[in-house]
Amino acid sequence: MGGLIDLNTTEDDETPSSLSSAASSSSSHSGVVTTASAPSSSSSSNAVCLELWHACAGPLISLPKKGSVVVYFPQGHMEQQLQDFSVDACNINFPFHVFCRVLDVKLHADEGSDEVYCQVLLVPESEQVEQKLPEGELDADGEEDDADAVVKSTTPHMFCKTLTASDTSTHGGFSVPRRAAEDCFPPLDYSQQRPSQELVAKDLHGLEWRFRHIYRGQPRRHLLTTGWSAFVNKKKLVSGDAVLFLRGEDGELRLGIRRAAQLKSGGTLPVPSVHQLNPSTFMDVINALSTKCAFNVYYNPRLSSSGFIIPLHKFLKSLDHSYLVGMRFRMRVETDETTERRCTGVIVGMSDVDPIKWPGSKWKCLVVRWDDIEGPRHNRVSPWEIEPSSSAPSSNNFMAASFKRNRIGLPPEKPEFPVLNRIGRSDFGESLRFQKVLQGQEILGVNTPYVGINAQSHQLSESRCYPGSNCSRIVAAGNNVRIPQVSSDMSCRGIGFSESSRFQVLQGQEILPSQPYRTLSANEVHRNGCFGIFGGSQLLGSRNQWSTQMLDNSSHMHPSGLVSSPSSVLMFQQAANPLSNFDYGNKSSQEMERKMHYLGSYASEVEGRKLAQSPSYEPGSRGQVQEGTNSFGTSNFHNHLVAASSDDSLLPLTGSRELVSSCKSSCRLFGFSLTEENHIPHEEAGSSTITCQLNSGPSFMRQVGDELQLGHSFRSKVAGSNRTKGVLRY
Amino acid sequence: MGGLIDLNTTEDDETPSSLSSAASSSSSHSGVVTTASAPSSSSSSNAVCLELWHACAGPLISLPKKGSVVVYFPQGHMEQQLQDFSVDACNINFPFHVFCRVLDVKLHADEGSDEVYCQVLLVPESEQVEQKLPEGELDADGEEDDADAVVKSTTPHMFCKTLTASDTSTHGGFSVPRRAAEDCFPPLDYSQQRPSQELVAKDLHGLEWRFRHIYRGQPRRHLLTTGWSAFVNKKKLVSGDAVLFLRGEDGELRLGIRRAAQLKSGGTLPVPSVHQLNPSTFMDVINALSTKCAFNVYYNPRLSSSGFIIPLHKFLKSLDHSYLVGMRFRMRVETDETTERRCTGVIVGMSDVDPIKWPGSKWKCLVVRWDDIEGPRHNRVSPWEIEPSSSAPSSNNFMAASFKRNRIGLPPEKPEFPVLNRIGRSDFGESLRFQKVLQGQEILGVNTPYVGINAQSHQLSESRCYPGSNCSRIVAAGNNVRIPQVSSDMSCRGIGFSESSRFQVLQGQEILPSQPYRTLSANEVHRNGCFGIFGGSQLLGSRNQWSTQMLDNSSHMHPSGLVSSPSSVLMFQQAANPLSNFDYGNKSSQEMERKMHYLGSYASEVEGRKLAQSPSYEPGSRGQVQEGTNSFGTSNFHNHLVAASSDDSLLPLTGSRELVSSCKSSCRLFGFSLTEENHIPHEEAGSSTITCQLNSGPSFMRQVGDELQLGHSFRSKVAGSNRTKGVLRY
DNA sequence: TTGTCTCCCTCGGGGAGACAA
DNA sequence: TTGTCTCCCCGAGGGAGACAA
Repeated sequence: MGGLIDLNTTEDDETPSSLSSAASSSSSHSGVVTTASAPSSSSSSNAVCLELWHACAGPLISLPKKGSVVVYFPQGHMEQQLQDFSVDACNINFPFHVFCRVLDVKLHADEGSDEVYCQVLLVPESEQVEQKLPEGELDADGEEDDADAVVKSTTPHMFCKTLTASDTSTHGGFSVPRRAAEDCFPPLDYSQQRPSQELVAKDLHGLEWRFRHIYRGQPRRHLLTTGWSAFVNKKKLVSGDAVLFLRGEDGELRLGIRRAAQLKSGGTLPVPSVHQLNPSTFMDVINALSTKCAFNVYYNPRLSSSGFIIPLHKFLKSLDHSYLVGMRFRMRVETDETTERRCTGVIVGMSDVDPIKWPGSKWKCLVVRWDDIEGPRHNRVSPWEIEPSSSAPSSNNFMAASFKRNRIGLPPEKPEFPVLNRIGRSDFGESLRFQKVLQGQEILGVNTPYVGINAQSHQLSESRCYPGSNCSRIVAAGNNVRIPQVSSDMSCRGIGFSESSRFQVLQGQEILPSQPYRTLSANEVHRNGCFGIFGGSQLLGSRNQWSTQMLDNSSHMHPSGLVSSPSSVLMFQQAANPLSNFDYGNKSSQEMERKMHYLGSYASEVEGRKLAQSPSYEPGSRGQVQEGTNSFGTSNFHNHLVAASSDDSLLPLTGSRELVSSCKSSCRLFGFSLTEENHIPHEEAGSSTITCQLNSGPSFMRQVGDELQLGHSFRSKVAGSNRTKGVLRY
Repeated sequence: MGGLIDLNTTEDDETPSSLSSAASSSSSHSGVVTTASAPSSSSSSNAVCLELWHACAGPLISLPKKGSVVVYFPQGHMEQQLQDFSVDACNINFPFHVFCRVLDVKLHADEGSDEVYCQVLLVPESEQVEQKLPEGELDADGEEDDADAVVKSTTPHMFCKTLTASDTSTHGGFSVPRRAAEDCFPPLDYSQQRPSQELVAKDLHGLEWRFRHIYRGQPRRHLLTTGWSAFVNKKKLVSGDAVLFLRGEDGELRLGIRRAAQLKSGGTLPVPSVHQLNPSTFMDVINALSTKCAFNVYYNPRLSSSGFIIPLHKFLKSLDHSYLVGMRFRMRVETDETTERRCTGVIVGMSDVDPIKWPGSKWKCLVVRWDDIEGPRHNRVSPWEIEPSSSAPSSNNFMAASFKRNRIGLPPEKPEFPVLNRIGRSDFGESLRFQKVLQGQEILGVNTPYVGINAQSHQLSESRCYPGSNCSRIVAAGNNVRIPQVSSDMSCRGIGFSESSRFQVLQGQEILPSQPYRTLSANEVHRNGCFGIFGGSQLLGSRNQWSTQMLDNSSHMHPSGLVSSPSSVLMFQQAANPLSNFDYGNKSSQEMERKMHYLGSYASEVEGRKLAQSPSYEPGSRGQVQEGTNSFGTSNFHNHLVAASSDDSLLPLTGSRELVSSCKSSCRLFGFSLTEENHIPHEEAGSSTITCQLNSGPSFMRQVGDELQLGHSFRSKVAGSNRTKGVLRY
């Protein structure tokens, strides 16, 4: 047998014997980083080996690409890291999702647990995201991202073994699978009686661990003996956890851990406690969102089975689909063996995860039942997590329809009516690009699953949708769409549509099968309503003819007599006719009143805090708050909502209303003049920062809020697939 | 040998075997608390056994008595717990010391280290502390406080042993001193071959520890064997640490730890990190001081060799003495064996610990040299920590004089001149009580050691003291004395007085021995100036004759020609003649200007933050800040300072000055009307909440600030003496 | 091929008296 | 009286092949 190797001391209370040389960043060791795209902060001790990190993170992580646009879900963030914080306490209406640009991604590993997590520096996107994207970027986003490619291209010799009871027992060491040993470890001199060598492997933190690698036993096998139990003890490994050896191209051995999926509750934190969200930091996030400042988000891509940061394309893709009760779907899940597996299931309900705090959010709004009992533990998914099966939905009383966005279904034809278009492009040569975008808009009043869902539970007794019923949410889609949103208090009602719903039929092509029926031209909606035409005073000043056009048009477009569009257009009418009398229901108006008050509070909190520091917020002074920061558009929405209602029951808004009605000469709300014509944005639609200032009823707003920011429907590959293709698993 | 006892498991990674029954507060265990004055929050798990706590805390702790008045030193607090925080960053002038009422005292022990610490709930005293104190309270304060008495009266059988190498070795147990075992442990059946029993002792947290107590060996001795090493490991005891056994009257055994005096640097924190001061909490403290709200202070009475909370009497007593370079003193220190010892030394210098952040503070201003090489490590003490020896100071070029306050030296004679006394008492029947207080005032311009000290280094070239030289500090003595204070930038100059100093002779009776010379009648000063007569508009409106009286009087009172009083009175003159031209030195005035600006900043920060939330703070709007919160009196001081100076070089104060001079009708500064006569307090001096609004030069102010709150000179016993008298030590 | 078992051996450390300060 | 030492013994656990899945 070879010379006795210098192994770890038996004193297992010590750090690895090589601690002195390995305390800092991995990149500080020569020849360690094998990929060019190592984390940027090489000076930080938190920087970890990129490929090792990815190997530990597993195949299903969704690591946003630097520079890409993602969708950030504050609700999911809170849910994972801030369970016990009451969002109600702060009277703030959070956006459901925010489009953000990824400024930076840093990979970390928790010092204590070796759990990988990442730090994503996000900055809210202030412009219309899709239009800003260079041609093709969206498609590129759909591709495997570059980091993955790098990892894949350099995928080293690597293996991952889930620890057995013997591996973690106090007696004996770690049994190395033969192929793994041969693949990853330096070859032994098999001529010897008991060939052995010392292995040195660095963990995520760069700490070196030394093991005696011996080939012995009858039959022969590879074992790690001395040093192994120290590692197990130090890392607190138990059987079921997995270790991961990785040999870089330089021959450097690296060593990672994938802990067994600990039951989330009571388990380790998703991120180290220092980076755990707390009310204060969450307020900072909210603050950053409102001021469009960059903010850091930490999360564990492994534990976050439903990441709250998802690629834009994934989100947009989810908008392509209708998600209906009874619909079958597939979803990729990480199994215990860390191999990816496809689970299938059926949507059995749709409801708010948190009807109190986040009414109307899409976050995990789908209640699902898995086909396999071994399926994921959770029975809630977000739409973007699943892929609807092409098969017909399981038998229902009602046929669930999948209203696919149709790339070719919408010829870039001329609008059927002249559009008072002061902002939108008139260049129809750009229709192809437009169409892409408009395919999202196309859903307006038509293709929103949530409309259908909501309709199930909305207790409407007449053909009008009561706008005040639950009109409170502001949706900041890319910080650009500013709209109230229905806060649905529905719960899962199982399968079956209420007869009062007038949206159901609109939900799929199965009912209007393969008929690219002339829906409300998304182009028109887009260019007229959603990209700036209703800016500021125009809404108040000039009564444009748009609403009636919409009404007529959509009525026309739905010859089936389905009332979704009329309902939507009704809202539009309210919006465009802000001073028209609208018949508020009693209870509804009261609630609306309250919620509109919230809007004011929110605006004052966010903006006032940052800009004016004015503790007492008077409606009449709102206009003096600095311009250009109406990130969530509360101001304009507020404006219009106020303007839209002549109902005197809106007492808390009296000030605002008076403002609107009386301060005609110089009143401003959050920097937007209510009276000056020249403040109407004249930019073209694509770059307008004031978009979709429509005011309408909740149902419509719901639609707009959720669906306005639609991209074209590409079939993106799911991020992160095949990431650990080179990993042998045992 | 008796039945085998059920000892701890060998698994020393476990908590004590009785963990289940001992997780919470000690008072939740039946019959544990033996004293009536157990910590109030018995529900808190932090409540610990009072006597055990005291035993662990050692003999020299200074635990403030609930309800008593103490002096709180923010500087000391920061120094101990917030070393790395730059106080400069916040542009705040902290008070050097604040008189506070102790609302509550809670005893705690750190979960991790068992280190004792206490939580003191303080509320700044808003009134003239001494006058508020009931007759005799000060004396009572000087007595051993009640808690001590309780502990003493119930002092149980107790012993404390410093652990030897054998005690902490892995081989064998703990050798119990014979007397200790016989005194504290239940008797053994010595008829047996190897008598043994199981001992159960609760630690500070109420956790039970089980030990096998055996009497064996040749010669026989008492040993703790099984269970002992688990305890050592769990508590991370090393030889040098001490354990402490205590048998209560109910026979309950308790077990405490006194760790070896860890070198403060790099050692454990003085309090658990959760209670460690941080910039934020320190700002909370400052905030509480300014708003007179109660605030919690945590400190370790063992580690705090120089406590930043000291009893009032101790502080006042320190004012009785003059502390001069060369003076010998004694100080009680806790030796390694935790027995108290008296160290002697000599004052070798006086200088600011931190001339940048805390210029002029008394905190550890004395640089000392210890007689014994084994003396305390630190070479700085605060005046109140030491007792000047009665012996003459060691040989100097100059004789250091101790100007003892003379209880009987000041007959309560009638003032020599009619006093414009609208507030002060005219009842000279109360002179005795007055005299007590006035003995503090007596020091005005005469007996302030710091004046003498400062004078050593003040480079005065003419007989006038430049008020701008270092006039910046606000001293909040009991939150009531509002005065600037000389911030001395002197450093230790060794022994010897500058010839330019005109204070030196005033420093002691040795030079003017036993001559109760007619100093400025403190009564007069008191009743005229210091207890409210200069409130608000009076200063501005009516040019009172006080200043000249003072000048004349003090000149007259010091026939020796010593210029201290003239100097002081000079300041007075500036104050009382606010519009008179004063000859500012160039550099001095600039510095004064800057510092006065700080005063403004401070006022605006503290008050503005709390009340107005106004980010931009305009001088002209200061008056609108809410009334009644001028805790540190910055406003009035500021006022008067402004009013006192007609020098146009005070540019930053232009606004205020204009305010003062022009807004005669309704201007207020921090709630104090500058113009309305009826806002002058008419209460009698003793209860006035607005005291000493004199404006004067820095030297005088310094005196007033440091010395105004003087009580009579009693000889108080040092708190906490003999606390562990009943403890056997080995 | 590799998970588990059992055997063997080492070593740390608890417990005892010896011995000496 | 008590601190330290050495001896003894036990149990944890590392390391080996046996054996079987």
